[in-house]
Amino acid sequence: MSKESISSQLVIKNALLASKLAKRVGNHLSLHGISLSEYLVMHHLEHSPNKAVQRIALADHIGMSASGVTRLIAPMEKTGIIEKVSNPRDARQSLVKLSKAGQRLYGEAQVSFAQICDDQTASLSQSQQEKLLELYSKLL
Amino acid sequence: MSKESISSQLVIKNALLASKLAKRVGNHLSLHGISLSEYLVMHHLEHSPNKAVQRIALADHIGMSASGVTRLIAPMEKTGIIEKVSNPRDARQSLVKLSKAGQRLYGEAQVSFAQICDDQTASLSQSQQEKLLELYSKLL
DNA sequence: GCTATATATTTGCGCACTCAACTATATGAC
DNA sequence: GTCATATAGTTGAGTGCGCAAATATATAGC
Repeated sequence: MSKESISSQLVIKNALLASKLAKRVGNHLSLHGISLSEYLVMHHLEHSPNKAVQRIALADHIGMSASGVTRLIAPMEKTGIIEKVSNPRDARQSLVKLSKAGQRLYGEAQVSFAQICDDQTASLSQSQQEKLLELYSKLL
Repeated sequence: MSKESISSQLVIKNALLASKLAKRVGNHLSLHGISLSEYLVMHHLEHSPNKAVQRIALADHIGMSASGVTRLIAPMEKTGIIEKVSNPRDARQSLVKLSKAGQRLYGEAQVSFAQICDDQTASLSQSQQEKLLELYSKLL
């Protein structure tokens, strides 16, 4: 068994942890009728300063391709979670924002999300969680 | 902007980081003709005690479904990276191991993998990386 | 041995995503 | 203004994966 660099172990464990968390969290979010990706979109929209975001910026922020965002958002728009806003300064852009219904849905989902996240990180103390968050910030 | 629990932030940042890392590492591995999933398989096979692993155990270990493993391994078997070994004690099982060629390929890929991982974690000091690895172990 | 149940793996189907090509609009050089 | 180039977004085709059903084998109760 050859020796392995710490950074390699980090990247591997990160991948394994992420797939585990994504599955568990995704299962819980499905009770609200949304996927993890959809939650990430809503999260970003709700926490962005002016609440309306360009699709490309959104894609970049949640780590998806532009086309992925198009296909992800289309049904959310149909069900009224999300609204399109056009930018008068640039007709190429179509900004995206949460509707009232979307904000309500996000508010509800956020509670379950926090619960399941607490569950999944229960093996870390408060200070360990803070430390981990700090390390993530350096890596992103 | 409503307050958000630490654990929620952790899970979100973990997802974002993982997708970023997966893309970058995947790009580099593609120079060796393999995907990140394939690398994870080879990694696990090479580091497992007796080098031959059950498909279900493999699936579990790399965070995939059994069917995902079936489809992932089929082409690796065709190209001779992986060999099938049957278990005489249980005809349901078909164990999986790295061939000589697979070991060689893994050895080469491991070098690039370590390099790109070093790149991606360069913003952390040695001790921070160790700390992070420790926190990951608690979470997995 | 026979039946019921459990486990390992594969297969059919569908979803979520990416990449590359395309359309539409904007910007800059002249 | 017109042309060349850049950017925003959508669409077509393909990939990687999961879930549930099907298949093959094993195990236990009788």
